[in-house]
Amino acid sequence: MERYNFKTVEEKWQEKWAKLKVFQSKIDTSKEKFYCLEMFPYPSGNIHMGHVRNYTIGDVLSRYKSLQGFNVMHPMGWDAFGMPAENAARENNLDPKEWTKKNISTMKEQLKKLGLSIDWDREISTCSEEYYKHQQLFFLELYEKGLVYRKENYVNWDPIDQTVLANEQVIDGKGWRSGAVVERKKLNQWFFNISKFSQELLDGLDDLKQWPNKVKVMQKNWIGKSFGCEIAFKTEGDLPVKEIKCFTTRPDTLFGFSFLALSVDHEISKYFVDDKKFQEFKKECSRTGTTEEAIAIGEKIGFKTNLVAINPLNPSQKVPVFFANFVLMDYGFGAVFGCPAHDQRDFDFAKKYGLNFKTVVKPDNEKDSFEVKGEAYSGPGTLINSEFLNNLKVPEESIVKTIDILEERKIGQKKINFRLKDWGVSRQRYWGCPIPMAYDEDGNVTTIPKKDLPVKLPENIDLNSKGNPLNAKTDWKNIIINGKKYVRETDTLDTFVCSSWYYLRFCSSNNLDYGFRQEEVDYWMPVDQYIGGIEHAILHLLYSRFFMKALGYKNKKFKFKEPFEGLFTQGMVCHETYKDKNNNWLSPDEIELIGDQFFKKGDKNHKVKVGPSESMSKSKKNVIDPENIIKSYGADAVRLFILSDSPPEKDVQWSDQGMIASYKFLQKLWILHNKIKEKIKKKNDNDTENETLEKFTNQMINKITNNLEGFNYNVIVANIYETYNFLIKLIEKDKNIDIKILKESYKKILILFSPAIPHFTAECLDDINLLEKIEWPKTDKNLLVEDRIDYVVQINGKKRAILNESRDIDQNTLMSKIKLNKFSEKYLKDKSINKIIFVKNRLINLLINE
RNA sequence: GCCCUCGUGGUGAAAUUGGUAGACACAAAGGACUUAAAAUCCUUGCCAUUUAUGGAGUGCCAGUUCGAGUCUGGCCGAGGGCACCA
Repeated sequence: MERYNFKTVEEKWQEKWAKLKVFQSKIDTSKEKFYCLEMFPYPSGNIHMGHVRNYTIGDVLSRYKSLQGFNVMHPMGWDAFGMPAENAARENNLDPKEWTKKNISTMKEQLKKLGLSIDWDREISTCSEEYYKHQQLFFLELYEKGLVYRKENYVNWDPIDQTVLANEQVIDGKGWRSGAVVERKKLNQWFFNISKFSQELLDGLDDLKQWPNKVKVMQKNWIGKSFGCEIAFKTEGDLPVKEIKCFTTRPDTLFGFSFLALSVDHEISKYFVDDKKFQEFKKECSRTGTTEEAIAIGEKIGFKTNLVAINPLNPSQKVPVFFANFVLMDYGFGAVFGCPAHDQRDFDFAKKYGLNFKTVVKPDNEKDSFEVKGEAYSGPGTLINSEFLNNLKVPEESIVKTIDILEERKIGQKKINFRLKDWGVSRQRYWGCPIPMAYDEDGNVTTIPKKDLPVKLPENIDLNSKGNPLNAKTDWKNIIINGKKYVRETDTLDTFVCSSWYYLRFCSSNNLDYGFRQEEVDYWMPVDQYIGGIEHAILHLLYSRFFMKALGYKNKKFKFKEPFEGLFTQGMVCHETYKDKNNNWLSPDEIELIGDQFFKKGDKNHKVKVGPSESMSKSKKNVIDPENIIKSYGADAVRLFILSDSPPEKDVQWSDQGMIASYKFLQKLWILHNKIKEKIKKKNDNDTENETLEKFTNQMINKITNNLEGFNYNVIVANIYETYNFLIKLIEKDKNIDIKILKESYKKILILFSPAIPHFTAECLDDINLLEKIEWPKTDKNLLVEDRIDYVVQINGKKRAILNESRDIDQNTLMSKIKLNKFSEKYLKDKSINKIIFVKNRLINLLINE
């Protein structure tokens, strides 16, 4: 017997699968379809362990589903536009297109070596004209539907990447990619009207039964629906301002009104353009507004105007109007009414500026004379000091009743507000999808005629020009449409636009005329299982949901409402971090273990500091290169390890020992295979044992099938080990096994293993000529029934013995067996049994007096 | 501050959904084979006197139940999301 040679075996099967186009998917209406999709990678150069985990999980599922008889589509593509290409190209004086192309071909080879069951015929790349020409058409389609518009707005400006960022791309006030503190800038931008779908996007979440709750909660919070009321406050003062509108969720606290606060960008600020003090204040706000510390401390500052606002429920009360740094322009009306007693922010502000306020809500356990001190009270209770509103229950009665009164008196109006803002899609970058728009000499917008699409990205670009390189490309920029001079839009689309519809493109990837063909989408969509990282919980997953709705808007094109029926978010791959004595990061192969202490490789005096295990990242150097690992241990071993240690939704620790163990296990499994092969060759004799194997196999079918259905992939690996432990003992026993049953059972077992270790199992099946008619085995319910049961005998709830008896025996029979057993002498002698709890085929609990 | 999730051996984790806690693996210790090492195989796993046998035991405290890792309430701790959203 030869050692198991993963290299030749894996290459052989990968070639075979490719040649026979085993994973090619075609519409077949006689079969139930299954669309399995993993988030497509950005072609950065090499695959990383995160990809290995993501794509292994998807591959296990795809293979399992096709063995079950589903018509599986499992495609792969490239999220190929984006900044890294542009940066890399600038640094190395390359063409972003060539750089991207090269990376794609490297990564494709690496993915192929994992033995993934991917239909490569459907491969797409978002940077190809073939792809983005359809995207430009969709852009125009949405424009015609009124879902795309251009406006001048404050935007998040990333000073390092020199581009605008969407709200979703700003994390802790910093750019998601560059980490630079984001600045506010006023620019003309293209927007997708995602907020039009706020309610729909919120409602749709309820239908997503196979999504993790966590993601749904995150999206729900991000959409941020709140129920309240808009109130118009009459104003008096030296400005031509008659009233100011505010949005509030707490109109019931109106009698606690103490001041009115405006955003510095509120339209009233136009009267202060020449006011130096106001301009200074505004500067101060934008400075403190963005830094993390400022937000954490939350210091409130204000600028008092000469206006006063009148309480609509109590016209004799007039309060000052301020500009304040904590009021956001893009939520509600950019103006709030301040009620310090019941809102902490308002409380802080009132305290700082010494404003008077009244307590209007009393907690239920407090006296009528209750007064807010020290901090605001925002909990439930009863309204006080509020004239005709007094005694209303807060919040169940108070809010609705107050709104009714305000509506009746035409002071206010019921209103629902969303936190979700429109999606700014303009990016001042070269390497992205051109926006098919142009401007005439007066700045009027026009669309590029559809016949002139795609608007191709120009080549030979000077990437070293300042700002957007497309802006400098005058021969591309200046065009003539219908004899009239125009200038092209030089911004490109946010790359999240590309990934918002790629799942549709896969249904028709080879169709040149359409982005997707209706009947193909009708067959394949929605994606049955989408698998990817939790980091896209809001960004990509929300945008994709929006895009689907936007495309279907006003023409009931789609039979389904949501693009991703099932979502699975896998955890990250982590590794310990290492630092040398100068606090520089070290990679795992720059260190060595001597005794129980890590040292810098080749330097026994240089101790290495071991840090916590963190998600693998280049910056911390705690990465393990999948290509090397596959080379050393083979794809099946890597797959087995990456599945084994933790549930797929949790983070997993990379462990060299664990990796080696998986590799060794396959060697052992190969030895076992050869022993079984020998057995199969022999003839049957009389002394055969078959029932145990048959039953065990059947139990495993049941276990592994259930674990696959529940995404308990780590348990499947345990099941594989369990099966090995069982088989090796069985085979090494001298007893002969019925050859027919051994063959049948072993074939089933190999099929059960195959989603995880496909090359190995294909080789084994082929080796014993059982590669024909491969399908997922079914559990035989009759075989699951055991004849003998381990009955747990408890005395006063404590386990005292286990009796192995026949199944379905009744309480009395079991009791008689118990009395014969030696332990009853010890526990039951001279004791009376007060009560017996008998659970059929499981346990018996005897309650006695101690 | 608000919201969500999770606390099980030295470690990663299982547990048929209320019924034998720790499957499976990693690490460690002891042993076998070996001149030796590696590899391989076996055993152990917290406390009590050694195989046997007891006892404690799933973050802490109560509760429901014949029986709780699992259900209920409170507390403590960890991780994640949002963060002046009125």
